[in-house]
Amino acid sequence: MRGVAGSDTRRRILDTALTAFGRDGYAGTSLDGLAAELGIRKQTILYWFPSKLDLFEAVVDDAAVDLADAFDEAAAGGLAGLDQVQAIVDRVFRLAVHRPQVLGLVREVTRPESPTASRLGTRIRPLYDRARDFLTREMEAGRIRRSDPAMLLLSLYSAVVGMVTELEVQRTVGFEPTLRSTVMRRRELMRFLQAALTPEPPPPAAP
Amino acid sequence: MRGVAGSDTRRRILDTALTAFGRDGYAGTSLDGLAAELGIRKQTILYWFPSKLDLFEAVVDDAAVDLADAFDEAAAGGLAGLDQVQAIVDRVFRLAVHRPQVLGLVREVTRPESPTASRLGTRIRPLYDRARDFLTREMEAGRIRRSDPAMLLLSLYSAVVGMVTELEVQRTVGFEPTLRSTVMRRRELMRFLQAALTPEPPPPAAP
DNA sequence: GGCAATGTCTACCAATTGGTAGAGAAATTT
DNA sequence: AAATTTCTCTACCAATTGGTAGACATTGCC
Repeated sequence: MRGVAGSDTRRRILDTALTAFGRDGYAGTSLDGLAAELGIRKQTILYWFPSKLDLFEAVVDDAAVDLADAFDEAAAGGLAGLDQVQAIVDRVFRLAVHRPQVLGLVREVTRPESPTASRLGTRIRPLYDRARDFLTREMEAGRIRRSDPAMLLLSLYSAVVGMVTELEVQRTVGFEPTLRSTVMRRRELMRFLQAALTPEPPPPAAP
Repeated sequence: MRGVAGSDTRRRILDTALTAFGRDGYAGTSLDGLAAELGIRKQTILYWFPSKLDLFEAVVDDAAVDLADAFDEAAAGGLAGLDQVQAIVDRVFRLAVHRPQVLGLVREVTRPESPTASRLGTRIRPLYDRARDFLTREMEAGRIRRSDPAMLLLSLYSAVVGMVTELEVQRTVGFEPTLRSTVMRRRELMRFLQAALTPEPPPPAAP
């Protein structure tokens, strides 16, 4: 069959490309390989997206929407302090479990030499700013341990991405992570965050 | 001049390749580009390392030695608990500031689809095991908050790598990070770790 | 039925990729 | 000084890369 299907082709390309870019990186992904994975020709990809870079940017934009939605949903509860942070982490964690590809792409995109330095600015930056502003406010309200918000945010981000990457690695090595292990991981992460965010701990015990 | 210099060529290739692989990834690094950066021909690289993959593995092995040295040096003090953790983080941080390339490579190597799944096993794994065993011991001794050691280690790793990546990003964007900002970042990181590792915090204050 | 728009394909192409073969200069050994 | 080893180079090569040109099939409109 030829020239048949509607433009769900575009969607399929975006989805498969998301996975491929996140898994193999921008340079490591070839249009021919991508096309083969989709059972189409490379030229069909180039019909929908004028160039490889255009495709990549479209994929990033697409994933950014997912992330923003996750944030919005978690923020809709109107929580504050540690509870809000946990709600967001929880939501991102769920996204990461259901669509780990998205986090893989984030990893690729945040590489210093990523071909999307600019896209990162316009698409991810707003999320970053929102999160940082939130932390700043909560610190001023005394609901979160006072420290450099940008730094803290980075630590949170790293912890979550690291955790999810670990799930991916597990999967790659061959263990399909069980529901139980995933739940435990999330709980550990939460405990870690709680410890790091709760204001005014006691002075460390000297041995 | 031809066929002159001793095999410091090999060293130069390793150093430049470390930077390139960490910056652009395995797929994103070409032997021709690497050679151009070094002012030599690609064939000279292939004389010292039979293939691109061989070069990559040699680079990984090389970097693993640096990391192991950093660990050893930090562990030589014979500290315990939080102090030991801080000493290690401090040492790794210093390595990261002086040779950020090493951490860039770690980032590339820990990607699930990295061409070094095996090398990761044989070279990085021992460091990972050592660190995890240490954490387990300290937890049992009650000097560190009790939790899943593997998970905690991952969080620590993520926090440090994330922090260093941030330094790299800053540098890429154009600000050369000042000594002052670097010191502050390290202090923030330490505070974060302390908060997360100190045993028995008070119950979180309910608003 | 005619016809333009849409979507997928075949056929190429120049540039780049990792890698081979082997010439030739310098240093070392004999 | 002759021979050999060490090192870097020039000259290629087949495969793959992202991308162009245009044929051709299908759909929907008239």
